[in-house]
Amino acid sequence: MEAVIKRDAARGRREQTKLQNRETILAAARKVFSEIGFGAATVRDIIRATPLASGTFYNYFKSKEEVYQAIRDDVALAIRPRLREERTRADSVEAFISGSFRTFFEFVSRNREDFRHLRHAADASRLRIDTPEVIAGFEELREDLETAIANGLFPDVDADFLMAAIVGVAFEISERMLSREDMDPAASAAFATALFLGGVRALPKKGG
Amino acid sequence: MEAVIKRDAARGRREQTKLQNRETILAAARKVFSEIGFGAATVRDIIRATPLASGTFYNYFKSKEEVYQAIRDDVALAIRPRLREERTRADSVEAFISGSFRTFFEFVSRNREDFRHLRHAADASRLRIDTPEVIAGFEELREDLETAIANGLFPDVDADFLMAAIVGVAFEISERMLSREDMDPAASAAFATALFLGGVRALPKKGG
DNA sequence: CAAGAAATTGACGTAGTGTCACGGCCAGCT
DNA sequence: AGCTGGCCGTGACACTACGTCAATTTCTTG
Repeated sequence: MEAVIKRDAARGRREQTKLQNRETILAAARKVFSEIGFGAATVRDIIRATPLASGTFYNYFKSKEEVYQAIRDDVALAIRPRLREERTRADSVEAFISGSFRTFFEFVSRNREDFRHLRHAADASRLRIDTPEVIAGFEELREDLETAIANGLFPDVDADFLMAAIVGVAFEISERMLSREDMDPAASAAFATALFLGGVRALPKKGG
Repeated sequence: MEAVIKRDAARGRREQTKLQNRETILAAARKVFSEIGFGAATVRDIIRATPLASGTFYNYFKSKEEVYQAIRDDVALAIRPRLREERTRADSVEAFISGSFRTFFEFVSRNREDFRHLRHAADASRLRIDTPEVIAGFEELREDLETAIANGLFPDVDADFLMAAIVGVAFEISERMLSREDMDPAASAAFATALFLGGVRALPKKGG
């Protein structure tokens, strides 16, 4: 009994430390990125914001890019299932579009820190990095659009372009929303939804 | 006479070299960025692709970011006047939207190398950097939209959001267009135009 | 042509990178 | 509990990039 418990607890010890180290590094990286920007940050900056040694960092990540990717991917993996469910449940274009935008903009406004675009150190450039999991989310949207088209929910338009348009509007309007004092996800979603509901009808059909 | 010519030619010598060095650096940077990616590139890589010394680089640019910005800004400054003219000439929503997208997508397809998104060295992330001149182009579009609204050309919608939506669709569809074998700027423009022509009518009015 | 101005050069001090031999600590067995 | 093998954290190390600056070359001007 006690032996078993002990063994489990003991086995857990190593794993636990590993998880904790990973989280420590990620937390430090978030802090450093938000304080001095992704471009200016170095692996050493991240380590220094941590009680760990430099070598330890490389047991977990290959570079600061990989750390960033882990953070961004976590965010993507958190929202993708919700978006997917919203789209799967949709029984009309209106539900599909409106549900997607509402879910997305609400998520963005609740996680504004993670979506604030990283800036380079000195200049005024805007930086956007789409990690593989984010891109996979785009592909998921395209698949769902193709399914919706096959089911006759959507007219037979170019699913790839439509996906791109939705993604572009979602990200770019998020940016503007976040820069406003009175962030209003509902109004943002209403805008984007109206645009697409009106627009989809007018889109060129592939068949014709 | 000859003195004057000599003087002019001589005075020109410095300026000429300066311009040429700048171009040499920019050309080397384009090459390096496209070969190993912006993220992996170092200032030294750029210098090595050049007959110049490392110190010379810093007479022209502060960092690789600044080089990138110069390249990107050149592109932005090349297309902005064309877009602005297209919008100023427009006497209908249709002309405004359609002219903008056609001009943009044609420009993109003629300059595909400059628009191909830079990738980080190893991972599959997509990177987009909007430099100040690019952002200024966004603001220009917003101003033109506001003017068009004031003139009754457009309905009284949120110009900031509409600008964001147009920008998002333009960039994201460009990306898809460039990834297709049979790049078709006209079809891309037709898609985006239809979306907005249909959508703008449905957009929520600010007054109401 | 002389002398000053301007720009180039590359070595230098500083700092970040990724690696690896070492050693401590946990897991599993007796 | 005690022993032992191996996992993993550690930080010094060799290497490379950074940005600067005194020396030097090249252009300009009177």
